[in-house]
Amino acid sequence: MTTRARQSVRRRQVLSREQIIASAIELLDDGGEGALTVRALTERLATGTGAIYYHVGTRDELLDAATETVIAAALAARTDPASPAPEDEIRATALSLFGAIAEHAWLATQLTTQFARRPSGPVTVGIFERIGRQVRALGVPQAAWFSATSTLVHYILGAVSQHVRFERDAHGAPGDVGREKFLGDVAAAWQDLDADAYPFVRAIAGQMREHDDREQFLSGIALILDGIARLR
Amino acid sequence: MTTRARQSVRRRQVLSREQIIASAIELLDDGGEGALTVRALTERLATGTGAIYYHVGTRDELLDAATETVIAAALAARTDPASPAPEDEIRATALSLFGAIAEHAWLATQLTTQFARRPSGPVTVGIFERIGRQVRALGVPQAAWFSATSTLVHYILGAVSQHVRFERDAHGAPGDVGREKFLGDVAAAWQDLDADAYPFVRAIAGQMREHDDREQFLSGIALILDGIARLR
DNA sequence: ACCTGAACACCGTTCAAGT
DNA sequence: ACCTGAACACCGTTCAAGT
Repeated sequence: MTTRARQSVRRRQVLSREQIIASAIELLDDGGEGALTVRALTERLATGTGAIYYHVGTRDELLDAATETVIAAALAARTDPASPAPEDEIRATALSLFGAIAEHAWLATQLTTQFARRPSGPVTVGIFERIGRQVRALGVPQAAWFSATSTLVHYILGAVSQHVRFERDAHGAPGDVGREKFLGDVAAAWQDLDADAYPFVRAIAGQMREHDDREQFLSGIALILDGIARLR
Repeated sequence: MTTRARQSVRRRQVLSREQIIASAIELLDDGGEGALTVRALTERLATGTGAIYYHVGTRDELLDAATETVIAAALAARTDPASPAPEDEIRATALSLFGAIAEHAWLATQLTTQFARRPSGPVTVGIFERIGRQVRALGVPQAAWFSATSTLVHYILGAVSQHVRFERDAHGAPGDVGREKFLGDVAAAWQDLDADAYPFVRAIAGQMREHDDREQFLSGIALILDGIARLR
């Protein structure tokens, strides 16, 4: 009887923090940051606005929680049992983050915000820890740990954010036509720039159209790893 | 008489696009992106909401225009008559952008957005052109122009964005006390992390507290330039 | 403890109307 | 051409009230 009473009390809680965050991520994925409104969320969850504030707090806190959830999942996916070379581990972590931002375009802006606003939060600290351990494993002298790790992390976040747009346009279009069209349009716009003012951008318009996102991302990482190797 | 008539007609235009953008930048500097509301702007300019839309368009377009104005000024400041070494020019451009984001913290998020949303806009193209010319001058083979330039640009934007928070806290506090306190708080939080889960972050907490933003920013650039030098 | 939903103080944007 | 400002359709957040 006590059990029954407890159950009926428990059954009243139909919402959980996790459920709310999951629905928020769906809204963000579908329509970007603007699509996450408290009202859209309550409608999807068939509840009232107060329930959101009871379980997670303000909209900003919900945005933080969504970011933490997605990044934690992306980092957790990289727990290789065999211990690979540090360079491979860095590349793999970078590609995990690359993939996460490609799937969740809203992360690009949100990560910038989190790094600035919450430097001791789980997102900032989680990414630093993962990359930093590999920097240490590379044999970088301790005095350069912070600097070398920061450089890698900054590059990864910056690079990955710009590639989002390309990835986004690739989605929803059959056979990558959307992506090709988008890159073609950008390349054409670059080609049409004033020849005196923008000779360099005009010169690389072709490379920009033909480039492979992941390949170029990895070549940037390779370049930085080369620089780090010289610190040893 | 015709002059007088013309003058009276002209005098009716009391607002200009430039004026609106300048006021918008002031609001953004004072209170961040949230402080730029159409109503706050019309109040400061003693006008109606319609006037904003007549001269510049929507709030998003105003945000774009503000970003373009600040970045154009930052890039224009770097027109050295003597032609310095490419490495120096890259460092100088990077520091110009560093300074611009330090003064206008809202740029951090806004630049990410612009690069993704308007890859052929003046901001994206202007930064690429400035950095790219120096990459070319470094003797990098043409096949690597786009890749090397992208790596530098991504690092600069990523790194500069994270340092904003530190710079911001330095402002308004006498004798840099705010910045030191902020860094001390972050370092303390890093130090308090779980020893098993975050050994690396705990190990670099001290370096993080002592680090000099500009120095570290430049050492990241030096690291990438080292990597680029090996492409030659 | 958990949730509802009306109410409040804001938003961005439009557009008929004025000069 | 340039500008006004009421009106509209939204926001995020709070909080008394319910169970």
